[in-house]
Amino acid sequence: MGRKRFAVEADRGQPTVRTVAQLAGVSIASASRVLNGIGGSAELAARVRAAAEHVGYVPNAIARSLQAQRTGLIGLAVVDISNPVYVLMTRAIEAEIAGSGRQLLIHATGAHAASETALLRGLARRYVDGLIMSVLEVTDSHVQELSRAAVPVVVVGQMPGELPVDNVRADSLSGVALGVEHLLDRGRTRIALVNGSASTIPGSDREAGFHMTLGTHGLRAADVERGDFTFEGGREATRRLLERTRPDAILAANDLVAAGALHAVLSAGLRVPEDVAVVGMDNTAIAELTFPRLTSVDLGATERGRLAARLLLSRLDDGGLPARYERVAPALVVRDST
Amino acid sequence: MGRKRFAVEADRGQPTVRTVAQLAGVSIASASRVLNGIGGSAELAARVRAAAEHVGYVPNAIARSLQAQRTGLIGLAVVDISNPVYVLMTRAIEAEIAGSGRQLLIHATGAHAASETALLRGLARRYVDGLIMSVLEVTDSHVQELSRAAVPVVVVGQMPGELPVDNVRADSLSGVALGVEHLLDRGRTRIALVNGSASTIPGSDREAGFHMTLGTHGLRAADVERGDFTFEGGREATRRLLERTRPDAILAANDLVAAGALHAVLSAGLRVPEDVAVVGMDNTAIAELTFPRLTSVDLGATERGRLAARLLLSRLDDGGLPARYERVAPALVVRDST
DNA sequence: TTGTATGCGTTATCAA
DNA sequence: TTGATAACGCATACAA
Repeated sequence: MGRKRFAVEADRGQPTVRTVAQLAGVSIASASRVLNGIGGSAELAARVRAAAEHVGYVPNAIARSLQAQRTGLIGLAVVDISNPVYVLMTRAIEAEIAGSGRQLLIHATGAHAASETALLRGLARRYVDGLIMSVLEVTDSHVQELSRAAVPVVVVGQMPGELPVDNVRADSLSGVALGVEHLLDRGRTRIALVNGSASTIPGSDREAGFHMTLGTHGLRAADVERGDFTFEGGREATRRLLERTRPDAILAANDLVAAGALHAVLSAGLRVPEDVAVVGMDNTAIAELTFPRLTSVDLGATERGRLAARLLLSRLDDGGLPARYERVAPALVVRDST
Repeated sequence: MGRKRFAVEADRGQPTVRTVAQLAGVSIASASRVLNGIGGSAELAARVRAAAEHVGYVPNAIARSLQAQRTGLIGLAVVDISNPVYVLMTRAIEAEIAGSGRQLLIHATGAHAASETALLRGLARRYVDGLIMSVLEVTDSHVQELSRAAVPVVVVGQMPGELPVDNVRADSLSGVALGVEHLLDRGRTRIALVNGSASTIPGSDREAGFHMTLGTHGLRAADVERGDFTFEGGREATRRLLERTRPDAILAANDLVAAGALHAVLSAGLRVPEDVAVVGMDNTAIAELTFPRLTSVDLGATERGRLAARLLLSRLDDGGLPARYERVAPALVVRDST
């Protein structure tokens, strides 16, 4: 390759401690010390600082990280960047991380397991000191990569089995129960579920919780329709559902789906909440934004983010901790759609 | 053989190429070559691979980056993670970046100039090969940091003066004109502007374009109210506006603000679009999500993202390129709110 | 093909 | 206090 070319371009290249040291007429050790604010006589320090300023010295973080064996960076791998629930989680994580003097980097994986495992293999090769992964479903390849990850990982979401990995999860079942019981309180009896994909863990949990809660009250589901966890998915699923059923309430898998359901219901000329009540989940900004505003089950995204960050930070301090599992309780936020 | 010896050496810290080489009984150079898929006899390669597998070798990306003088990472600094317009931009950038075999890392700066310059000083110290910055307003400290950034930076958004930095910007003035003229076509004459902060460049541009376009058609603004660029800001600003004016159309600074305006208008018992037409800007997912759906001026967020990524990638190939300035044309997307 | 030795930029460890 | 030198883990000219 071009070592020679490198030398030629050296003028253009970024200045290093070596550059600064030579200009100041001191050793690189002294230059480094001054630049890090430790030691150095006043006169020498002044010379070094002047030299650094003169050449526009900027420390090379990569080299520093190699030496320090840490980067001061925390990674956050998030599935669906378009779902506002991750905004809540990110804000909470960011706040917690910032307090530790580290920086947060977000990586959108795009819901493909391949992309996520690639991230685990790639990013977690010590570019970051730790990783928070928010996943839809943990696959075998996830597990395999997690077990050999070079840095601590905290998983936000359900995991299969008892992996020795810090984990924070929502309580979908209780959340769904909260939503259903609120609708029952409002006198609704023909309650339908508009779910996301039932093949995901959140999806199957919601569906199980839905049937379970209704069963507890001696009722049956008015209907169930599935799409994905997006606005369009919710709207189309609700359209299909309305073609065959006329429920008096709809529980949606999340706020995006609920917004889609709302759209379909209103487009069908029905009134919300008079004809059909709608309940969302996640209590995101979307819930405030629709008209009428959405009653939504808060699954604790903010709290999950805060906990995940704390788990990671504590593990960075002490890698010998046992794996911890946290479950966050849901809460109902009543607005205008019920 | 000497397995015990190697096992003893292996169990302290993560395995390195040295660990693998010793276990395979080859030089670290040979191990490195095999691990990178270049050269090596079949027999030697097999031994190295087996050793790597056995110790669970994971290459240290930091060390590799230091040697290679590149990380393969592109940074994206985004102001407001809760504004869906950045989802559009991020997706476009991500797609373009992925094609170059690099990874995209997002950093939320939180609209504070201090945080952004800290990012420039910190992150751009070579943790990333290049940086795309989407800013609300470029300050002097931005300029200063930009000029000494260690890696190429592309700025998305308006910049003061003619900095030697690649830049992609929207055409707010034309965009506002598009929106206003659409409302005029719909027969509206009492048009109000619900703006974000007028002290930001996008804000002042929108306001200037608004008055200019109306003036061109011999009209005057029905009213102007300002908040910030959020949903709540839009809703509250519109409430204040409706207390003193009764416009027949509202142009909002972006889709979030438009959703807020929609909320305020509907809450006041007015019909949209019959009584008041509403136009948003950015053409984000929000525009599909409200009821009625929002007519919105597409300021080309996707195209801006794509262009920004291309500018950056081309500069990574050839750092000697002159600074380029791109301006993306707006387009109107008509939906149900007009 | 394989091994040796060097450098990437930094900080830490020693002597002086 | 200061300076020479050794790592950190990797990749690669160069020699064998």
